[in-house]
Amino acid sequence: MTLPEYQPQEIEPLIQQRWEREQAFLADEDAAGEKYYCLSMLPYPSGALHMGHVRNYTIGDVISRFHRMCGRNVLQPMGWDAFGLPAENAAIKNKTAPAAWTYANIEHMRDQLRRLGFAYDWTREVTTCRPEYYRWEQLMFTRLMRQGLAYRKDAEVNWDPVDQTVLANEQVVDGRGWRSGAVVERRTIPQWFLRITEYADELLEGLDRLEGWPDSVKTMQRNWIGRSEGAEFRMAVCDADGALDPAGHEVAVFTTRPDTAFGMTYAVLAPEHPLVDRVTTPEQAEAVTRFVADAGAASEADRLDVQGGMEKRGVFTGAYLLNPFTGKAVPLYIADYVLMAYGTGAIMAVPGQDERDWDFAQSHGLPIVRTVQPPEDWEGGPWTEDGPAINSEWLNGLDVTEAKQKAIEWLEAEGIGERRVNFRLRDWGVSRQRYWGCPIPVIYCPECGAVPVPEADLPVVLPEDVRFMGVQSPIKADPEWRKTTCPECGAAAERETDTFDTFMESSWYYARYCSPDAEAQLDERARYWLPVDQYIGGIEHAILHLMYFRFYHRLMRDAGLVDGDEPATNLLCQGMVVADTFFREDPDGEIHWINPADIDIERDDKGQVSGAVHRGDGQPVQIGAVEKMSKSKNNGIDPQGLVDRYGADTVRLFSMFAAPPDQSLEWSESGVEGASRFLRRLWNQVNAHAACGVAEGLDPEALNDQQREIRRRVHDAIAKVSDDIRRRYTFNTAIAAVMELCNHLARFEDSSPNGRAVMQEAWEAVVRLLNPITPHICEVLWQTLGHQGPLCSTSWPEVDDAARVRQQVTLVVQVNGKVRGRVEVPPGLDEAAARERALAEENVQRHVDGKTVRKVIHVPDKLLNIVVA
RNA sequence: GCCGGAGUGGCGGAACUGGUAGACGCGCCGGAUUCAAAAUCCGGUUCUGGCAACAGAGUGUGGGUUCGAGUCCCACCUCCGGCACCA
Repeated sequence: MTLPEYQPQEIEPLIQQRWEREQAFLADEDAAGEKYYCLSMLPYPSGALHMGHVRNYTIGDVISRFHRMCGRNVLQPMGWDAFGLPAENAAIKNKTAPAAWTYANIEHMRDQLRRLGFAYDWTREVTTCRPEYYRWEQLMFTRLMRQGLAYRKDAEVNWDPVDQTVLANEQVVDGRGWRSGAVVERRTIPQWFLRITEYADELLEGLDRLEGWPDSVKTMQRNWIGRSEGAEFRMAVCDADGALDPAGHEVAVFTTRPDTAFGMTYAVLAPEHPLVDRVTTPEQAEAVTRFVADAGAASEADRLDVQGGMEKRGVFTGAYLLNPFTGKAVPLYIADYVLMAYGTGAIMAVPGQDERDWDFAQSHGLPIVRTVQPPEDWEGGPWTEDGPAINSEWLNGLDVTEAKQKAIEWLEAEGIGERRVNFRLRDWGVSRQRYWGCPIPVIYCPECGAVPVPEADLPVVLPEDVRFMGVQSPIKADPEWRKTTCPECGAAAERETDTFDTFMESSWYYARYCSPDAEAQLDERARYWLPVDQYIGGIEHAILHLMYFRFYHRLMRDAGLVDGDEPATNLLCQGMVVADTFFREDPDGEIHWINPADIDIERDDKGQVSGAVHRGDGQPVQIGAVEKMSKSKNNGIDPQGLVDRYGADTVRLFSMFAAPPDQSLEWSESGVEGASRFLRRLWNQVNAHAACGVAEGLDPEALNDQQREIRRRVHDAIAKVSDDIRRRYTFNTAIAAVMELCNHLARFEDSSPNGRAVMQEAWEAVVRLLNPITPHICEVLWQTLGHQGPLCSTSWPEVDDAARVRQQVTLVVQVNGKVRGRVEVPPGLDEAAARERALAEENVQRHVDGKTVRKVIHVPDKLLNIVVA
């Protein structure tokens, strides 16, 4: 008799068609069971799926399918983060419109996702560049304008001279644009901002309650928000002798160390500080003007060169400030180590207690006064830790915390300052000078100013059928598009031609999936599904996306659209997908990267890698480091090719097996082959079993030892896999447990009715345990095992605790902590009996013989340690 | 510099609560099958010594706690990620 061969290319599309025909994964608010919302971060439609997508979406699919089998009412949607810069770049290159390019990519990538067998409810698909999606974002923005949570201000922005756009601080990496790599310039442009700082405290405190989020993400967010407590106080401008400035100017400073104020020996303004021109003396005017001009012209990259180093550039203004604590005048400097954007843009400088001030004081010959006593063995330099206050009159002797408190109380009593909390977090600049984004729904009227577009006139539709020639946005280039009338006074007016940061769309898509067709931003269905029970995505979004996501949820909460403070209770950040790199170096030093798919590895007879050759010419190549898959290192592997060769189940199995989800995943061709081999063996074994007919009538009471042993292993595996998926998210160990079980099943030969019934139960368990990971082959094998209904809605196997009870356990016997033997004993054996059995072992006897037993440690059913001397 | 995370066979990784280190997979070695190869199946595979039984060593380094440490404590080294003049 010949058994069918495993042919994934044939069965996988058939099974996918069946799921579609039966609409197996539609989410229904009225369905039975506890709701479970499992969400993977939506992709940017760049053209084709990469391995990172495959990994991300396989994790989500495994979790979704598992919870569905456990009886939960699961929502797993998918959509497209469709606005963004790459579409414009591709449009220029290919002479198409960004919209057409984007939609074509979506079509292709949707097909790729279908081919991987992900259990999405496609009826809820969201495409963020569609007016029916972004109109609600526009509506929300107009509401925020009216509430003052969206505002416009002239702001110095990061200008990317290549992409011709403003970048968020977060989009600047080491002074360069995160996409173009161009050195970023500084420009002043009117911009729209969302007042995320209004929520800074709440966003910070909320982290403490996010138990299901990784600590790394919470830490990064805490640092990003950067809350610091201290005081703000004002100092009068004066001359060297303390005579007050006739104009009455004051400088406000923020400090976290008001306890050190007696040690202030100078003060500093940021170069952009508005008081610079007013307080500078005529003698210093020229030097100050030159310094400010230099600082302003210095690019971010130039500033980075000096950052952190000893050299701190600055210039004396000629003016002094009156230190209210001492009543003495201190010189006022301008230096670019003080940032206008943080605090008040001015500081009191205490070189004795601050490293930066110490460096500046050293290079400018300024006095240093210690106000905290360093330890005796302190070798010098600024002391920034705790200690008793010194040289500080009425603060002397107090520790830092007490002294801070007392200093603030004094400032408040004097009416010159107050307690103050400062955040590093800045308001979110949402304006982009790009075309391919959601139009900002604002009209500028010469009379009425910036007016939000009325709800009835929304959406402001972005024209998609445009000629896109270059970096200039078509809606900026077209004078007609912007012409309109003022909604308030009817006068001729102009539209805003900037568009939103694309983080706006990805900040609320998770909620729209709940109400994809609502004639409002959201409806009651969002209250049913939210919060997201499991969110999955890359760690690269730890700060930006996930901060805006949490912020926007609160905006929607305050608009009465959703309940709860947080959008997602559990977060899983998957690791990178990495691969070997291979290269050749030209005689002139140029490096050519060669794709791993074109490489053959050579090994010595111990299995160690000894070299690599190019498959094309058979000549050796150099082996580089293991790195994140990227175009620049040419070490990316196209998942489509893998699916074509091995099938979706193999790709899914390998990507879940090779590493735990939060660690980096090293791609390996032979590892993929191993996954494929396992599935083929599984297929053959189940078919061989089923070829003799479906076995029934398992009688657990009538089993022999071998049969009982197999049943025990089956139920141990069910327990382990359930726990690994539900609680630990260690899909790799879940798979290993199933493989181990299959190895035992392969060795079990028993054609008796009971033996076959045990095997029937075992294979049914295996097929259900693997279903979340490799759903296609499992659907087919489920039928092979005699079942009609779809496996995807079959229940998860239950553990039979009685089957897990052991007749014998292995007791490890140690002598002085070293393993000297193992004995098979009945469970629950007491210490005396265990000791007797242990000492009966020859090898144990040998190590105990002639020595005195000092102590015996007995861990029942596990270990017996005999301590001798 | 600060804040996270990680260092375990030839490789990816396992060991969840202090209790058998190396599960599972890859690779490699040997065997079966084959005219031969691929595929498949069976066996072996941390290192050292030994025919073997077994013994010794072993989880980045150095110390410590413990009957017992990959796991806990102290000091340090290396790698990865994030932030970086934030007063």
